[in-house]
Amino acid sequence: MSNDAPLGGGPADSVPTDRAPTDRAPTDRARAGRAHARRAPDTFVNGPSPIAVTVDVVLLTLRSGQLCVLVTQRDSPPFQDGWALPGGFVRVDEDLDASARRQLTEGTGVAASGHLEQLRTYGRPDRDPRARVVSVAYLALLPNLPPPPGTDRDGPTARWWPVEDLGSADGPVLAFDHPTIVADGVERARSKLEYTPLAAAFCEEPFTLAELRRVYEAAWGAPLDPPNFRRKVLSTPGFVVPVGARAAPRGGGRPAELYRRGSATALHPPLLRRSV
Amino acid sequence: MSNDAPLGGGPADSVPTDRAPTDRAPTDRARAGRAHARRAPDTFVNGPSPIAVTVDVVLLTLRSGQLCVLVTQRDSPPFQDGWALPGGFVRVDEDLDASARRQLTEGTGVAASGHLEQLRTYGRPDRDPRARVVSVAYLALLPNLPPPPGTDRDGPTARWWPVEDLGSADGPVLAFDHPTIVADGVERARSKLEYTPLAAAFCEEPFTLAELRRVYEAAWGAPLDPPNFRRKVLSTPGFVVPVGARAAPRGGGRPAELYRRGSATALHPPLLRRSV
DNA sequence: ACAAAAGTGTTAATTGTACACCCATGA
DNA sequence: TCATGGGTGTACAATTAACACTTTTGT
Repeated sequence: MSNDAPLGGGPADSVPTDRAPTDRAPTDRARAGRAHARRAPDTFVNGPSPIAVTVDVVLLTLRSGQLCVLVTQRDSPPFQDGWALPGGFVRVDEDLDASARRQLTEGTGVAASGHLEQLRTYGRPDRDPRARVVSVAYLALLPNLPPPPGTDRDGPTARWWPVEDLGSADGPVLAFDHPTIVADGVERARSKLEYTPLAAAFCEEPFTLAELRRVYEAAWGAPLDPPNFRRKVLSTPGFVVPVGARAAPRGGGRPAELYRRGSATALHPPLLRRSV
Repeated sequence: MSNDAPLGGGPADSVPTDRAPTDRAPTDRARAGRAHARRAPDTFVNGPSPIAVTVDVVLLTLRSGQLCVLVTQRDSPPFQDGWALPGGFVRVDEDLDASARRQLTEGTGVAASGHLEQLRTYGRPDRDPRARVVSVAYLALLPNLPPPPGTDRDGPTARWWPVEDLGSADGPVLAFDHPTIVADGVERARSKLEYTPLAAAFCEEPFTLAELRRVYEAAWGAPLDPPNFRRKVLSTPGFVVPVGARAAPRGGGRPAELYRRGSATALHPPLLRRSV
């Protein structure tokens, strides 16, 4: 550290002490308002501006063949009764990745395991009507979770929503710029299936190749040829490794071989969806 | 964010007023220190923490067949006399993208035209020894600029540095976590060449296919077969559009046809580098 | 005429696609 | 033994890669 740039003079107790972003606490009263009144004048041109930093998480999973996103219900304005991504303020000594895992665990009870990657940062000045908030969005991928998280709490309700329903009339009303964030997250997941072994993050280990294939089919909305898919996956070193056992047969059909995630981080060549 | 939660009541002037991580302004005086003294205790658990938000820009261009990054010299600690990416604080009413363009123009005199995209956000708590600073990094691509920007100023000096030299002993000492940011930016550029028409962002319009090909060769460090490259580019709709003229012949060889950037945003199928 | 760079043609190898067919299990 | 899904084989199409060859310029 150094003296170069003197940190501001304000004492610690003069900084904002307001409530969390994922405020669903009953004490959440509206003190917010007047965000613009707090916005910095030109005196901040050469120094830091009062901008809050939050993390929002797009958690995707596969539920009965559908790609679903986890959202929590809001209980206060703005967007009261609407749905929002799990998220909240970043603590001053907390790494961004760690904050994302914490938001998931604290806000929804979802285990913080599984794939987590930074998605993108959203910072339009008007994205939150109350204040200037910059949000670092994360993308999390998990296998289907036995209990739909959060539904048994009396606090804010969490639920899975199929991503297909997001634009439609019977879909949820997403708060803030969360429609954009979710859309970006879904598109990131879809395209990363092409050139990374990420599809396995949706599968509980050990998994069959059919389960892995259904991830692609759900994400891309198109069927894949099972024989060709099998060859493709097995010919990519480190995509999956055989576990040496077979799945328990269920309801007819030959039992499938079991695999777990391999060590590969990229697919060469990629497994391209036939789009354009 | 997005999540609700009234932002705290702290007055604007109580937030940090420290300098940016990339601070190189002459008015950069030392007013303080003790960053940790301001770090939030548990009282901030549910509210916004005093975190500064900055933007750093990885500006890449092609100079005499080498991929180069723009860096500016620091004139104060930490990392005094080291090199840093152009960047600075985000203003409270300023969009992140707009801030990135401003940092480029103000800090280095580089025209804010050309390709600009968000790269990733860096927020390790210890990335700046003076205070908690979260930096949204951007990636900018420009054609070779006639004047090496910033070399004639008496303020901080800016210069291009070949990305090949970055790890070596005769390369620059990059401040903060800027080595990581530059590496991520270069890798992003290299991989986006594969599946987007982004290479054209490095070319002054109108350009020849040979110039476009040299972008790939410089970025990937391997020669490409000119006939096959030509067919590939021309068979991708919207990658480039012919201008209907020929370049002025220079020093032997048939004059090349001229093209400009097309409207395509993706390459189907991609133009893969033969790696692995 | 020669060198150099642009551009065209052709072929072999590789990869992707479609689909017929066999295997193992439950009913 | 039939239905169902897993797994293998194979032929054809599409794409890529390698390189010979022609065109157009400067010297």
